[in-house]
Amino acid sequence: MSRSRAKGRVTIADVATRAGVSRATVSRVMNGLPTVDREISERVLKAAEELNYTPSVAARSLALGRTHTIGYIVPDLTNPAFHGAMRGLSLAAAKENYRVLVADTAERVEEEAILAVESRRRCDALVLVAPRMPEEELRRLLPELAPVVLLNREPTDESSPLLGIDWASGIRDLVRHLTGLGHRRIAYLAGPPISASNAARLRGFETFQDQIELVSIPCGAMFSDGHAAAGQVLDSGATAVIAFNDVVALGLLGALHELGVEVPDRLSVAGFDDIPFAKFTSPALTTASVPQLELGELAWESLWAMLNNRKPERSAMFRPRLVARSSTGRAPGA
Amino acid sequence: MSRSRAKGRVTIADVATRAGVSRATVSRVMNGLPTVDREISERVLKAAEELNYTPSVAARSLALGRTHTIGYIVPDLTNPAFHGAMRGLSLAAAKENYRVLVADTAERVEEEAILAVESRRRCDALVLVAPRMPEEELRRLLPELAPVVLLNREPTDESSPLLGIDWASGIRDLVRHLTGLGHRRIAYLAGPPISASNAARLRGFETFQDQIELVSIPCGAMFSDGHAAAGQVLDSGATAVIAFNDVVALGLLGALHELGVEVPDRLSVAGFDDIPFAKFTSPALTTASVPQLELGELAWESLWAMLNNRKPERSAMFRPRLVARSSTGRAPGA
DNA sequence: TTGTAGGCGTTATCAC
DNA sequence: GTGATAACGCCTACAA
Repeated sequence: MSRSRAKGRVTIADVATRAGVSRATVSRVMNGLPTVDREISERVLKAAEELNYTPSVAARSLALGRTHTIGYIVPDLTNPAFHGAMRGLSLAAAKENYRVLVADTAERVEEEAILAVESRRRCDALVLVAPRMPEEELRRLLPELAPVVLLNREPTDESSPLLGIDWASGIRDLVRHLTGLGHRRIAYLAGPPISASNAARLRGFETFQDQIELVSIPCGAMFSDGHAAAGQVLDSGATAVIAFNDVVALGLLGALHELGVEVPDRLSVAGFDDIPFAKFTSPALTTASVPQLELGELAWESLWAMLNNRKPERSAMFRPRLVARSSTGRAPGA
Repeated sequence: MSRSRAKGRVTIADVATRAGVSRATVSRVMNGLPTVDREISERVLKAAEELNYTPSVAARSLALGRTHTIGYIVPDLTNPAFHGAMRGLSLAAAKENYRVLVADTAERVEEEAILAVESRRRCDALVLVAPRMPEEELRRLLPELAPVVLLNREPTDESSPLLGIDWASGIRDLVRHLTGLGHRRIAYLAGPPISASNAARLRGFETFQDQIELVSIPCGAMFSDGHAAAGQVLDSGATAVIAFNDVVALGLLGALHELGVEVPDRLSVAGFDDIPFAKFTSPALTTASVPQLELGELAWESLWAMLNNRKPERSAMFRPRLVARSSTGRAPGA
């Protein structure tokens, strides 16, 4: 005991000595291998207990070649849209005794690749959330990162499963909802130009080319962007707005409130994502709901399959669910 | 080359062979030790580059006894109040090449200890965010987890630094703000009874025993709690409400809006935390701002000090900053 | 300045 | 069933 204390760490050897067996046997017991004599097994367990032994994770990782860790790479840890998936992943992985290592790229596109590669070294697999890097770079990178699953990103090739959102479908639902309310002239608060999901959203509008007048306003992905865009929205003559995401929509909502513009009486506003806050704003935000938590859980299932050399489920595109709340209403005069 | 491929991994030995030096030398070069001949150093670097060598994190961890990982244990990963600190920690730690491992206890108090201990095995240090476990248990646990810093929790002993919020002070600022506006009867939407920070908030009210009538309403920490409490708030006869946190306040705001209660004209509402959304609600939420990002950065600094055997800065209590927005106004008839 | 060799703590492959 | 013993890949005295 004094020796193990002196060494600063109780190792499998200490347990072996105390139980009067070999390290190999201790290892077998600790891993629950059934080929160990019951009496010996108990002795080992007792010794481990008494010494307060806990296996070294680093040593196991080295011997097994597995870290039991999943990397979660995200452009901005404070973006609420990414929390659901993170929790879904974390909770699902925990059941299999896997942990999640987070990395925040702070929206610096040029560091994404570096961070991903570096993270991959410490982890058995990766979840790439809405990577901002260009298509070709991503395509080059994926094989090196595998196993990896892509979240919220446009399809690339078939090499890595992609759990995505069918943005276009969500937009179509929103537009249909609005046209149903009599809106004809609709503004779109566009996200970052480089954003693939922004392009996908725009595609959703195309279906309605002949039925609506679309006014696309360059905006962004943050509160402040939506807030700043209020003037342009009002000038556009649109009776309804679809924002790039809920956060932008809330920014807009705030600005409209300050300007005394009544929502939805004078202007209907819709977002995208259904972040937790959306239902609590006033007026409550109409939006296209994205099942983030589920996305995280599915990401885990894909990874788990790949980690066990099974084929992961094919990529899946989730269709957002329209959630009509009170921020949208009949078009004025309609 | 074919051999390293066959082995499935390029190791330091492969680089050594190719550069015609010993593994020790490669190790020295990779770690930037200055005692290496320039010419040899370049040869090694070239070989590493050509072989696309990356050191094994597991092996380093084992040899060095360091994982370069910090564990971040949090009751609920989707709670926006915890994101700021997580990002602050993650970004600050990244500068020193440390990563953050997250663990979500899903508000299960009984699993907190287990999860913390298990996490600590994989990490060099821990950040415990608002642990829900009782005082004695925490006190027993801390030595085993060290180095560790506590975030958002009542002080325990001096064994581990605690970065906390002076909740009472924040409450006092809010109350002063409200009394300044003529409010005399103030409702408090209380947080979870076991929450230490709830007790601290209550202490803040004591200062004003003689000046205000306090109506404490059992509530909770979530949207739905605030939403459900609207009736009781109205029945209480209070002209102003302070909610346990912003999330609760927003829930209340939503309900009030549905009920057609004008804020702040008929009722003033204040929150606590200053989550990013607070400034974008309508009316914008008056609150006590908690510098979460800073808290995360400071947590890192403390840990970094401890990891280098320096004394961490003493525990610090952050005083929230009153942010008066438009959800609070003069008391009706005052 | 560079190489040799032993250790970090486990697991896995053999014999016994 | 159990015990040696060699990996796993890196670091670091110590020696040269």
